[in-house]
Amino acid sequence: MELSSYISVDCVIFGYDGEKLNVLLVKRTLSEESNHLNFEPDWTLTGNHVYQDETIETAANRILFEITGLSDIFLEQFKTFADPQRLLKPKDQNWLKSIGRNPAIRVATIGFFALVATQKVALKWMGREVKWVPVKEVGTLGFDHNQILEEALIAIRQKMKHEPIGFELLPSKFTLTQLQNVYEQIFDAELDKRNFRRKVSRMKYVIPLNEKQKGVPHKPARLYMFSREVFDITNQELFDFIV
Amino acid sequence: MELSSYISVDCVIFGYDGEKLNVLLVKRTLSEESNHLNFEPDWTLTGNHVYQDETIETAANRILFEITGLSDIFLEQFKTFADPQRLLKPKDQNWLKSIGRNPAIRVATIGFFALVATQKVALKWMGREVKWVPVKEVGTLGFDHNQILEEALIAIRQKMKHEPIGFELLPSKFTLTQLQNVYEQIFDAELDKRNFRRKVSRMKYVIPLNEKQKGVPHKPARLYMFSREVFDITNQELFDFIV
DNA sequence: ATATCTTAGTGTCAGTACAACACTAAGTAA
DNA sequence: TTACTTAGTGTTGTACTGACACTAAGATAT
Repeated sequence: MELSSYISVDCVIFGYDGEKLNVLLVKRTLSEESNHLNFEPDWTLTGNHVYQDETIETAANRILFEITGLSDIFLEQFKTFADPQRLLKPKDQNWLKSIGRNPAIRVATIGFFALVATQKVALKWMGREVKWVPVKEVGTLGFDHNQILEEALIAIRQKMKHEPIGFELLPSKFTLTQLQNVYEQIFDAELDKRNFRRKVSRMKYVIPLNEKQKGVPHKPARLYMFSREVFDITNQELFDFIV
Repeated sequence: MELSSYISVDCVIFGYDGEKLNVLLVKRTLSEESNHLNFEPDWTLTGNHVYQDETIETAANRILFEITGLSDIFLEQFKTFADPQRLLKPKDQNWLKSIGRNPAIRVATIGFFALVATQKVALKWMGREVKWVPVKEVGTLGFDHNQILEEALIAIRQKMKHEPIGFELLPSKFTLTQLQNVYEQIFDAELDKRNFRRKVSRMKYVIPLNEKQKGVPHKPARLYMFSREVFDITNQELFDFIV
């Protein structure tokens, strides 16, 4: 009657390539011997089971480390997906069988989103091909991963309204145009340049450097950095609400 | 190596008694025959295991229905707690044994918060005593439930900034003073009466009725209602952010 | 060297929301 | 009739917002 099940984590890994917001996907194919099933390869988010003695955060960080080689990545749990139907589509069942899992066992997965400032990732992860895809161009994913991605986007937008996390997608020195573009991509909205800069200039933790962009074929922009210290000191919790 | 575990839900049920924000707790005692362990009774949140074929939302709603008799309660998942250590305190282990569970099995629990507009709840749930406790007066709870409660409060405050959920704690007709008090309790802040009322008056979905409070020994206040319909139509997504 | 191209960077004005603040009005109870 | 309690209201100064267009700086091409 009560539920014994597997627990997994799925990481929705976001990156920014200077132009668009991307999400990291891994290819899903059948192993050679199972391929009589005529399985059309597709893509999924990066997920894995949680080991017996590790926390879910550790499991998520493990995935991130394996793919990026980095271990201090911004990472946050956003929602858990545990519908008993979530892995029952025939294609998903076939794939689970092919990798030797019992496809009848329910799997609850905890969704995490991660923001990474690098584009450099492993070419393969667990033997599976890895690629960045612009969020707006993601097609049909395996399992319930389209739903998980949608929820991750909602969570990240929500988070972004209250926490200075846009910087997590940028190198430590960045231009205001880059920063603005990150916000535009994530909120899927155009922002006014002057108003944006005025707003940023009030936030003392975005600090101008005496340094300029190099190697651009036009007027080079000033570089800025984000100071977590200054943020922690000066930030007085934007307190507004609707009723 | 991989984790086979139980999945449970814990509901942080909030209520408002006209004065304070309360949370519903259930008493934890040992059954007669186990009581040689000298177990000091304490309190926990309302939680239960998820059945094999039900969704976690169904499991959470089941708890709410059993306790309140209501089935359309505001309910939302906020965080999952799956630390392998979370149930390993001796007291928790003893209790788990006493009710016949294998205390070595890891339990991941999905935290939900619920807002109920009634104070009327079952006196007992699953044979356990039930009571409302003001959130600020909650002592040490069983398991990791203090942590879960803390996170629930953070989540509800966050949610409240963007969604009109204060009404879920009030009867369908309410006064502005009651509404203001709900916000003050949850945000743990004092609000200016005139400024609050000006703000509410801009929100067209808080609708004044031609009806007044009855039975109060002072000037009776006008009653208002919340219209979800009007909210859905008029609400243009308060869009502000920090960088 | 000059012209062209591209992005960087800046200020004003009108409108809206905010915080801070104190008194009168309406009903009940004694 | 008086006392008590909570309801209900308006103004002013300040801060932020959205809308909006031009000059500056550097690289490249001729």
